[in-house]
Amino acid sequence: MEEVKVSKAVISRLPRYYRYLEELLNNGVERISSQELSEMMHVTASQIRQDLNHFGGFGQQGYGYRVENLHDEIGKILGIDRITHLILIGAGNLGQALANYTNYRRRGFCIEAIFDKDPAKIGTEVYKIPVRDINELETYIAEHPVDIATITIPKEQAVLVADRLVKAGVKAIWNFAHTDLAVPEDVAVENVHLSESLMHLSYKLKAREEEKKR
Amino acid sequence: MEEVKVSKAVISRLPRYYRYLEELLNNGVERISSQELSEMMHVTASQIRQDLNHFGGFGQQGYGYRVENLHDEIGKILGIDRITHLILIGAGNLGQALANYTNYRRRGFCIEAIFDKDPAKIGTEVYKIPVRDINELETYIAEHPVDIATITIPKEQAVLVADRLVKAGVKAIWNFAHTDLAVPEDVAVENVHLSESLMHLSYKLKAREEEKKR
DNA sequence: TAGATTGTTAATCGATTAACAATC
DNA sequence: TAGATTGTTAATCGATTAACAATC
Repeated sequence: MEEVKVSKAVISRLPRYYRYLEELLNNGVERISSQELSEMMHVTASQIRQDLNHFGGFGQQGYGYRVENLHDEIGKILGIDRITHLILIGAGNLGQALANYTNYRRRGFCIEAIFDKDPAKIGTEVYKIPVRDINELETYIAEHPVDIATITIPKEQAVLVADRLVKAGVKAIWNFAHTDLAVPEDVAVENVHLSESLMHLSYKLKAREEEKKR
Repeated sequence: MEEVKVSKAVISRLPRYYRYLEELLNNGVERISSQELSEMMHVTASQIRQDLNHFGGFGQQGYGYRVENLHDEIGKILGIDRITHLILIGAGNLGQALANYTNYRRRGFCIEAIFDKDPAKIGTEVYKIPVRDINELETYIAEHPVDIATITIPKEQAVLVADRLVKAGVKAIWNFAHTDLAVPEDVAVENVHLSESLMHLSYKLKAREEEKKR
């Protein structure tokens, strides 16, 4: 039972903690102190303890944290202790890249259908996942569990499909289209704006060049 | 000539401003006030003005901002007013998806080579871009301008390739591997951790479900 | 028990918002 | 000129860091 309000900044750090704990777990490390973890991750030990305590005391004074326990607890907080059903909208390069991401499954993410409007693709399979007609979207959602819909189609169509997804009752959208989606409050959207990410990198590169000149 | 220190938070918002200004430009809008933009973008007008003034006064009292001018100025700040040479490491699904991103070119990003270790891929082309042997990486970099290297290979190899890139003099890495890269201070890294993004979405979905129960 | 390290409070730092004088 | 809207300062808010008592 977590606290009422946890800040966005804290949440955004949880997946990274999870990644490092998974690594430690794979390396057979049993316990870790906030100090050790802080050195690995290049964040302050204080922040780690503060972050984790938003969700309860996972550690033990004088000992530190049990890696497996902390890993599992963060997994629970992130909701990856259960099966999450995904569908992909768009069987293009990016959609295919995501379909092939076998690691997801390990964390409970199962991609169960891909939708496209291209007749040449409909009826084929991408990494064993059937490509369906986008017209069947609503029927499919009515008949199958869908937790997350991933959008990898151009922005104009993305906006229309997002509306259809919302109407069909989907509550989470992973959006790769280069646009913001307007959805009701009870629908979660996570944007992956690759072109913005690249521009950000361009800025950093330029800033470092200018630094050097001085 | 911008100010010495601009906060990370401000920088991370610039690409989104750029996207909205591009949209306005395409729609033939000539001027915009911080108030109007704030309503479109769902941020405060105060924040917009504060953000922009880190880089100089682009507006005009009583009038607002000229869309084209502001668009171009932000483009300059982001370093997309010039040609940026990219190479891709990894010709897998994700690498191909990025290679096919024609929109980049419009913003000065040119993908000029792809590297892979798979003999079946070496010598072929992906969207007109030649796939080269990863062994030729250093030779290629010595002979061609490379501003940004994109990494879309598994993490173990990614760490090794990143070291090679740094040694070869590359100053910016767009990293899609599921790991953090250790690089010198003068090398810029932008991470796109898709699995972390998906976990974040999983959290939001779960949080909304719990909200509803109450 | 003594030592180590957490959980948590208090202090600092930074970022956002509000307000308004400057000015086009 | 009068109205509008910026640029900028001050006030608020939130997040990070430091410190240390609690406790394993």
